[in-house]
Amino acid sequence: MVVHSLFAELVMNRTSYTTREVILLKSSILFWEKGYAETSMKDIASSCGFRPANIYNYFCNKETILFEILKDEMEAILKPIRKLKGDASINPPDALRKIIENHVRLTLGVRRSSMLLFDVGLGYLSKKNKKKIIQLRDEYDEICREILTRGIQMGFFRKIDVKLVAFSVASIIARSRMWFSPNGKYSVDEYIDFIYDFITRGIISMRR
Amino acid sequence: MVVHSLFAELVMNRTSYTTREVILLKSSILFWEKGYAETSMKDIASSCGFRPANIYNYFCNKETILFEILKDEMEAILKPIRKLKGDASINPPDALRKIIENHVRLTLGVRRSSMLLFDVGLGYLSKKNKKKIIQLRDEYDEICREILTRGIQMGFFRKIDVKLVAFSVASIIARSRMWFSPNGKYSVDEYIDFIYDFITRGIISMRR
DNA sequence: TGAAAGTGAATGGTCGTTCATTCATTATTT
DNA sequence: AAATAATGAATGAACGACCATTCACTTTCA
Repeated sequence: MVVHSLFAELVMNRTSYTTREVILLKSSILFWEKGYAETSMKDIASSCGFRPANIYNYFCNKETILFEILKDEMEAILKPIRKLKGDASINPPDALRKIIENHVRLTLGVRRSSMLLFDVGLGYLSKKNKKKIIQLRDEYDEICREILTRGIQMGFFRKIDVKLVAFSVASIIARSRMWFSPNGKYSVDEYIDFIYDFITRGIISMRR
Repeated sequence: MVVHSLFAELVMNRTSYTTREVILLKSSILFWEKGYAETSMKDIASSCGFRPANIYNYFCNKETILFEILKDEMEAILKPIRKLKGDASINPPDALRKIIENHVRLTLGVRRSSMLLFDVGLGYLSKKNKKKIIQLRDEYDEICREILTRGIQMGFFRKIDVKLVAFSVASIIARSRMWFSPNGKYSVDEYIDFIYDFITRGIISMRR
């Protein structure tokens, strides 16, 4: 079962939510669909079934809601791959595949239309909050780089700039939110296969 | 000489601009730096050296400015590669490299910070204008697909979904706007080399 | 003189946020 | 058990700020 990253551990086996959780859940949907600036407190409130003023009983301002969403989402992406770092018992290619699989599943698992909240949303955060999110993103990059570097040392991967590779992979996945359709030609699993294949083998033919 | 895509043919050998052109130029910079919604008519006007009301002597509204910018930018990306389509005299790998080179140069040529105007901006356009921009984007995709398909037929590339490849390549390039620094480790030329290499050969080593 | 360029003031709207207040529920005290 | 106090949830009204846009006007300049 695939669930929206933000509340992965929360959604399971739950039938009721606190108001705070409802606000986060609804805001997350709206932010992803319409964008942060284009979502008003009125939008959030009415999608929760009450008036804007009530939101301030649970969050001190709009930015805090965005921050909580981005933080939770980033944590959800990070959590399952933290253990991969420095684990010599796992093959770098397998580890890379796990990272891709996890990221794609969380990105496309529950469909939200086309907004790049994660790229754009950082701009609306305070310096302090922005720093915290970027720290998490850096940790993600670090894990990717470690896997890639080890893969090069072990001869699985050729010598290539691991930082650029990590950026490129993340870009492909992040932006697939914009066009991927669960009813389209490919399933999420097939898309994971494509990405891993594309990244590892490239597009060139060996038959010449 | 590398110039900002939007006014590629305009900036060359010009010392004076019409007010209309100044507005487009300044707006483009602001939109890329701060985002469309976050840029006010006051911002645009004061960066042009006059008052907001005067803008309406040249453009009927804010959206039209955005539309003109996106259209010009897309045209600039498209123009140099239109001739590649259906040209049997050029090798598909060379054609692909030309597409990448052109796109990267226009994307990173004149540095604008971190906003993904092109992805996000579509949401602010009217249906009619949105359709026009998407038509241009589709033409770009079509050219990429044609090159890739021909490359497969000729045995240069292995059998792979050309649509997904085109999306992936565009994603890598578009998102490099967010992190690429002209003062950083790599020059634009080196970055073009990396992308072409990464896309064609992948990361896997042949030595195992 | 007349068109083009530019302006200040005003309009109607939306936004995030604050605040005093209501109401039902829960906890505490008598 | 009854009376009282405290609390959390929710509200309507209002605030100040900013927004895109309009319009009647002055200025500029050919």
